[in-house]
Amino acid sequence: METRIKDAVRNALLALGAPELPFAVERPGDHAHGDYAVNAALVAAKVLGKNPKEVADALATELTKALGDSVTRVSVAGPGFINITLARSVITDALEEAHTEEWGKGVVNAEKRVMVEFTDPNPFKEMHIGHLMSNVIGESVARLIEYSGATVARANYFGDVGPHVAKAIWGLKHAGVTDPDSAAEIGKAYAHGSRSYEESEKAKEEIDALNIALYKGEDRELMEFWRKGRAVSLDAFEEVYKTLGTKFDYYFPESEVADDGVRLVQEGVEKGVFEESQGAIIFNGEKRGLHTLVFITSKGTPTYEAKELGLAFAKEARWPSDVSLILTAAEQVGHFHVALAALKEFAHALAEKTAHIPHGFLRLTTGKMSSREGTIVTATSLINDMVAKAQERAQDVLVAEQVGIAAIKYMVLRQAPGGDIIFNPEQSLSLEGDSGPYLQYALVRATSVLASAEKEGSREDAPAEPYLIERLISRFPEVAARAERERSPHHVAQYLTTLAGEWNSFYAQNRIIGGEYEPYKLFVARAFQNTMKKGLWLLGIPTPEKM
RNA sequence: GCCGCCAUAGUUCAAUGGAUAGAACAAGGGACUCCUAAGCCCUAGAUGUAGGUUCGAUUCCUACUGGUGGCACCA
Repeated sequence: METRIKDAVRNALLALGAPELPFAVERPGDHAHGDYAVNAALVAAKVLGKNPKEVADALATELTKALGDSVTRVSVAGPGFINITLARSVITDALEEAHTEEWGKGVVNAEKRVMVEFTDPNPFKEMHIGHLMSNVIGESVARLIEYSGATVARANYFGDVGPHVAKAIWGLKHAGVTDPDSAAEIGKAYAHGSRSYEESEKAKEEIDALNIALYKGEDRELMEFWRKGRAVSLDAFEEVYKTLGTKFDYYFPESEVADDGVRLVQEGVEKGVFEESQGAIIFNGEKRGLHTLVFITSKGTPTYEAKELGLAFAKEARWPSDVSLILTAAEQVGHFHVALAALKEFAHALAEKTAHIPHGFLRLTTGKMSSREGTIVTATSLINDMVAKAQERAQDVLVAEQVGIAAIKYMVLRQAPGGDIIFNPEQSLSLEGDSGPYLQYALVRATSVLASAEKEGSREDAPAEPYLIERLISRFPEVAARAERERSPHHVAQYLTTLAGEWNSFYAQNRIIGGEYEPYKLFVARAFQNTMKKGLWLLGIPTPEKM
């Protein structure tokens, strides 16, 4: 419909002698303004040297002719907006579509293969709420892209080598652990090792030596210990993914891309991309207005940046893609600029299709989180707390888990992904108002009504004036498309909250079963139910049957 | 010091350069003998400061103030 209106406006402008103008067809915030608003008259007025109102009147006449039966009203309002109200039948048609499995699905990316990397927790450290945030946003972005028709692969990159591992292993050995069997124990050992690294010269030397030994991989006993610890951490991560509803297609351990990273950097030195400085190999970013960063340390170990290069190639080898997205916290923005600039020097196409999507931090009102100081909030503890809170009102454990997860995910997805979330455990994880459970509750009510109805829904015998909820439902495909385009799930979250609010109003003001227009209201309820289900799926929020 | 991001109601967040700046929480008030009250209805309350561009600026530009992140061997 939007396309039809755009075409009609374009033709009308042509008729008025003002072609090729950048106008907008938008959804007005106020429903009194109709279903669509066009600002073309305001834009064209200047070019034509006429009063915007006159231009609007002329355009409105043209549009009325062009759109015919599909609109009931085309009017001029305000400074020269043209408001368009759709015909009853067009709205009903949209609702019928809203009953289908394909509702809201797009085709814009039908031929594309997109890899999305997210979560990225490091074994030997605990998964904290920062990783949780990455997972929640990443999963939703992946689903949005899938919904736009693309084939998506979810990737998880994790640091199973590097100084933090040496610190954790050193800590475990110092605590006399021979057989690590809990992620929490390893996390504590990491905190101890990390503190010692800064406080004790001796510990620092031992940890550095361990780090190099781990890269070499020649000490069999050490490697066996490393493998055990790694497995314990990774198993714990899988538990969390399962709870959250993410299934990764590909895993990229740093240990498997590190060697390639080193090789690539060494080749790059010959090509003049990298240079030696103070025993290390660096990328001189200053020439390009970026930072200069170390890619290979003076001890010969690759840094994060070098591994990033190896990773890019590894991904391409495992699953060739058209677009490769990487979600991480915003603190890494500078590093990605440098890493991608370096990659561009010798793998132009690969660098071009790779994009870094930064997200903000979960910021505690109680002070900064530090794994070194043991003040981190783990993903597991947050989930457990929230589920326990939901349990107070829930009918069973399964529902409590679904509600708890919804509360957490919604808290993350309700706002634009780039910004920090000010996390106050008391207030942020609300079960009421602007919250995940609010959406679930609206859905459950619709499900409940549909289950207890004895009649079938029908599109026949509709009231002449569509209910507000109908107009909202019809917008869903546009919302999903915009959220995908901007890679911002919050558009879906905002929309669903408005939709749920309108449904709740409708529910409070109308008797559905046994009321006037019962079959049509059931038809509306079914469309709402399906839209809410699809929308919640896009956010990765579970859909309970009852609450 | 240099570079980036941010600043909207008491609080936490929205608003492709457009119409009366939307929600939620907190505050105050209300309805309900009816399909789930994690709900509904009503009231009050906001664009950091100073300029600029524009028919029109929360949105774009400049400066300032405040916050936050990054800046060579962590990831």
